[in-house]
Amino acid sequence: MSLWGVMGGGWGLVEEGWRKGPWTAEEDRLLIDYVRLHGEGRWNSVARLAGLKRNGKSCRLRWVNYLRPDLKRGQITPYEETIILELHAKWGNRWSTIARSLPGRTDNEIKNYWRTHFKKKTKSPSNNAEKTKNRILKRQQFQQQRRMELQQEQQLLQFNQIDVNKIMSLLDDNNNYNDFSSSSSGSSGEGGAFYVPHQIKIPTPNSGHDPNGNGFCPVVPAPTVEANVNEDFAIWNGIWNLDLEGQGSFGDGACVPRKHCFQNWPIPSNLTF
DNA sequence: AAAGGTGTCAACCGCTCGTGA
DNA sequence: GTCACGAGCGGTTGACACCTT
Repeated sequence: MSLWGVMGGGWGLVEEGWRKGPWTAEEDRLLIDYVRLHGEGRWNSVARLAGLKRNGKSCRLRWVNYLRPDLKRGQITPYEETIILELHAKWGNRWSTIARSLPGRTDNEIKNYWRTHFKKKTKSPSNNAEKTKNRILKRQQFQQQRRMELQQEQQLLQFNQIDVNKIMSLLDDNNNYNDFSSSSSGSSGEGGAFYVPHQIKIPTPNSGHDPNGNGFCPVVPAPTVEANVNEDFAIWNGIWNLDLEGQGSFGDGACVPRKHCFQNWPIPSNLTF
C-alpha cells in the first residue's frame, strides 16, 4: 500500500513538513543554487539551508538523477545498450556499478531502461531470454551498420550535388574516368579515392552482419567492455547524434526520441557551474 | 474521435553500508 | 562495541505520453 493511497491526496502534498512528488522549477533552482554554492553532500542540511521543503534523500535523488550538469540525458545509444547488456550479464542488477561505466548516465536511468527493454523478456525461459538478447545484439549491429551507410550515402549525395561538375572536369583532365568504373568492385582503399553510386552496397534488412565480406562494409564490432570506453564513447556518440538530428530510422522504434523525454530538462540558462 | 492498453521515466520506499563520536 | 547519521542502492509505484483498436 502506497503512502499516496493512504493519504488519498496525491503528489505534491506535504507530509510531516516535507513536500513530495514532482519537483517544481523553483525547487530545482533552489537546489541548483545551493549545490553551486556549497557543493554536494550533507543533503539533510540542504533542505534547511536552501529553504526547500524536501527531505535530504529527495534532494540527493533529484540532484543525482536529474539536475547534475554532467548528465547526458537523451536516449540510450546502441553502444550504451551493448555495454548495459554486457555488464548486466557480468554483474547482474548492480545498476550503480553499471552506471559508472556509462558517463552521464544514472543508475536509475539504466535500471529503467533495463526493465523496459529486457525485464519482460527474461521472464520467459532462460533459453528464450538468451535468444532475445542475441537477437537484440544482432539488431544493434545491423542498425549501427545501416547508420554508417546512411551517413556515407549522405556524404556521397552532398559530394555528388556540390562537386560533381568539378570532379567530372578533373576526371576529363586526367583522362582516367574509365579507370574508376573498372575498379568499382575492389576496395575503396588507396587506389579508389572517389565513390561512385554503384559502388555503394545496401544490405537487405535481414542480412545483418556479414563477416565473410560479400559486399558489405564490415560492421564495426560492438566494443567490448574492456575497450577504452571514453574514447569510443565520443565517436559512437557522435554517430548517434548525427542520426538524431535527422530523426533517423531505427528498426523497431524503441529508440525514437519522445517529446516528453525532454519536457523537464533542467533549464538553468541563468546558471553557471 | 474516443477509449483502453502500453511504455517510459521521475520519484518514492525500505534496506544496507560506512563513518565518526 | 554500539549508536546515530548520512549516503547509496535496488525495487516499486504513479503519472503521463504515446499507441492501438
